[in-house]
Amino acid sequence: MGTQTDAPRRYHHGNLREALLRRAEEVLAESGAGELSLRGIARDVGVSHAAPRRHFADKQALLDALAEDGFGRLAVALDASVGDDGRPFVERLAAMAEAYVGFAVGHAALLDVMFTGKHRPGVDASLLAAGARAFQAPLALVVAGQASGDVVPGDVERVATSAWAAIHGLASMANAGLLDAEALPGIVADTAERLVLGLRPRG
Amino acid sequence: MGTQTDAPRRYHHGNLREALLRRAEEVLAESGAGELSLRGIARDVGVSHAAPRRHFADKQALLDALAEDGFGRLAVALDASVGDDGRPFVERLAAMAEAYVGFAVGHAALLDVMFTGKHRPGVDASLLAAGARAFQAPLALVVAGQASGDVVPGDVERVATSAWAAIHGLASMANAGLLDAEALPGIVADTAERLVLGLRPRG
DNA sequence: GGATGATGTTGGCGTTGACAACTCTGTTGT
DNA sequence: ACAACAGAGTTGTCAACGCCAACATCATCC
Repeated sequence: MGTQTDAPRRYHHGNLREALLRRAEEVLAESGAGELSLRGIARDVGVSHAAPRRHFADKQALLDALAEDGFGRLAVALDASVGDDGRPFVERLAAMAEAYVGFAVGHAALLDVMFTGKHRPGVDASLLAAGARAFQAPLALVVAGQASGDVVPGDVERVATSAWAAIHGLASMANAGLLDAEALPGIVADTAERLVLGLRPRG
Repeated sequence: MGTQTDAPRRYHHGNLREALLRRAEEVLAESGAGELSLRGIARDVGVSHAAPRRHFADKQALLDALAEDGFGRLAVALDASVGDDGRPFVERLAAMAEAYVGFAVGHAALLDVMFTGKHRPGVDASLLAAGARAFQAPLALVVAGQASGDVVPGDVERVATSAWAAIHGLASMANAGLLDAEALPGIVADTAERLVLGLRPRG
């Protein structure tokens, strides 16, 4: 269903860009990326089919904007989840894993948009930055873990990547419908636990 | 570029279904799923735009067929990689992880097709079966690991899922361009190694 | 050797993304 | 005050696509 108000249609919408993004994300959440059409959201917002072009050069530009926004919100969610430094490493990692997977299943289609075509030639720099920013959270967690002796020393980026892949994999598989939604929380907890064991310094 | 031969165009192609699938996969590999169009591959194969309809009810049906085929080849690759029971668990897991990630980066767009919409209502049963069949390999590996005492006991499916998510996550991230292609082999090896530690029975 | 069903073909409908040319409107400079 | 301007939206058009219906061709089996 559309979202346009019956308000007196002014010629200038006033905040079309934001309105389009909002509606686009609704469509994404309701019907998936396949159903998203520029003309469709233009209709829903109550504007002509060519109006979006003023704000997004092409469809991909809109998707990129959605992705960037998504990474921003993901970063916030991850930062919020991990809590302060005082908590034990195990707990912090479990909390962050839960937050990540939670975001993923809560915004399945958006996650797809976020993770497809980042390597596309000529991606917007701000999108890449937003992605990097989101991945700062797990990175910081690994740094803290190394400092507290909970994580094997070594190249932080590498350790963090390897570790976070486990969580991302869970998210990705859940997203694809391969994981029983009901069993998911338990599996996430299990994975986090085993991750801690795998990351522990030897000896 | 098209692929049609200049052979004497017979009215009946003879093996159109296979030809379409082959060409579709080429397009997938060369240009990604976004560029794949039924009319396009029909052209390339040298057949009218409506001919594919005789073999695939709609575009999704063709994608499903591609996915099913992909799962089949993935299963073969995984089965081949792990080697016989005699090899140490660590080696077998590392080999399989490498094979999985190798397949993923070697068929990035195909992997996307394989893992999107499996939970779509009304998916073909044979596609689901093919997917399950591919995931039989890691499952069997976990079973063997439990038998040899390398893997913590417990619900096989659950342990295997949690473990394989780590590998799938790597594949997914590499696929999305988040992992340096050059550093990838090392990261895969690292991850496999830490996975073994995490899976090891306690005590 | 003619009916029949599988396989391709032509033609067409509705939708989409992209583009060009035009119009409306708020601002700015004089 | 008001003309010029630039930003924002509009209409109109095009090529491509997915899907569908109606028709054509061919191979096979009584």
